[in-house]
Amino acid sequence: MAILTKGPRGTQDVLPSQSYKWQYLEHKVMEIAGLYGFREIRVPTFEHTELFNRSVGDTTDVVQKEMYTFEDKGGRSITLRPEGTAGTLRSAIEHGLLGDALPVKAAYLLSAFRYEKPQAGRLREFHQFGVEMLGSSAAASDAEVISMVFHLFQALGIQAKLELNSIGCPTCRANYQKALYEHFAARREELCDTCKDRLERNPMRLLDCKSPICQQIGQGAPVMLDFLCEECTAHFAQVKARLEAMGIAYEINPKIVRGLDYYTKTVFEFVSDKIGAQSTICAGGRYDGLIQQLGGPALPGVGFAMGLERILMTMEASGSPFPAQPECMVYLGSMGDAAGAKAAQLVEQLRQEGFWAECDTVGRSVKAQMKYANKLGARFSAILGDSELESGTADLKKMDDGSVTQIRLDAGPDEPGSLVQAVYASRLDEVAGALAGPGETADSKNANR
RNA sequence: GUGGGUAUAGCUCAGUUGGUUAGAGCGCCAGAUUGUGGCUCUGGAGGCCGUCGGUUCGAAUCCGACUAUCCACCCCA
Repeated sequence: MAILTKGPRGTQDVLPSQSYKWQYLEHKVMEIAGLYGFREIRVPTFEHTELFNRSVGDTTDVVQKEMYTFEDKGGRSITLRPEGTAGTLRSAIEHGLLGDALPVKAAYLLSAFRYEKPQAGRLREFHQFGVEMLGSSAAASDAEVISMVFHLFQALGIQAKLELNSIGCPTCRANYQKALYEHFAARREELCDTCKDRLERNPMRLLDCKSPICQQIGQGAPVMLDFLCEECTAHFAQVKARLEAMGIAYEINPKIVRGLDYYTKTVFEFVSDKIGAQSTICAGGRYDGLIQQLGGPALPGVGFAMGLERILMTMEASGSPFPAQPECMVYLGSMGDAAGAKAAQLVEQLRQEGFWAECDTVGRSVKAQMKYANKLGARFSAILGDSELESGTADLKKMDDGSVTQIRLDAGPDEPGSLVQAVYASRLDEVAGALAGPGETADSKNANR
């Protein structure tokens, strides 16, 4: 029984009272992406498992233990996407987008799936907004992508620290890993158990270990930035110079080692201090070998993804402004069948004009209907009954001050005295009032929440 | 996968050292002039006290296991 009335572990419902926040966020990120020339791409929820093995990387935790993989009825191995880059690149290659003018810029909003143990800011189904810029190796592209995140966060009222690093190209990284290996191997026996394993598989992860011994051993460890080849050094310097020119503050964090294998050169994270341990709200970087690795042309790329749940958590913790929730304009109550039909007809006229309007559909008492109107936050209400039908008029009550305007029930929407015209007239008054006085606007009210 | 906390009404939570019919606030429904909301008052619905087992004359309360959830590690967005 309980299994029917409880969502699976690590999933989250967005309830009607909260969904406006998601709508706002989703709209905002795509709008700003558009200003930077990123156009939306929509890719499937599942892909061939092999795509993720090849791109995300066989040795990563994501591939090794977190993927939702299953065999479909045709015997294919299918995986629910654990991230958005792989599918986006696959799609770009498959449809020949990379034969067009470069760079190709694509943005996505999607759900992703990882079998992890849920905690604050970590879900099994989560949502990402991300961007990929394909076909440019220039540092200016890295900087542009980062600056987009920067400006997006400004627009959302989010404060986050930008941390930057370069993990080099495969050549310089190999040299670095060798040096790192030698450094740690000298004191191999003192390392914690997981790090003994890491030493063989991916020495760079050792730098991240929280164990005091490993941290201590890591003190004098070689730093990636010292091992960058000439080209990678120059590239990184250009990225930094561009960011400085754009007035974007950053901090070099040599410990940023992205968990997905495809990254090269620039890697970055935006970190929030407001949402607990899972504090990375946006992460990305360059992946110059990936497109070719997936069977596409030898083109570089750079991009990022942000976790929308974490973004929303940060916004709420920061008191970021959200737009006002939509309000019901008119509640039109009724008594009796004939009046109910008339109310439904008038309410429909308002909806045709783009207003949220409601009428009674459950046959409640007038009192209950008024309570419901109040609950909805309706700006106006009226009750239609026999006497209104007889006189052809009704009182339209403004809920916040109780003032009343008479409307004509038989007037067409365009005719004076009709319900639609009365609502429009009140709208005009509001606009005039807002222009005239320095009174509180909807925006300034929300800024304080 | 590893650790720690928690589990009582739709929500937030009380529930004395184990004691018989399980509580509050909010929310919901209905009344308080036979057709008018907000404030107030009255009444009502709604709980297998997470599940299973144990201790006991007696368990929401003590013990164990399981499950869920939260937080942290790990990992990552």
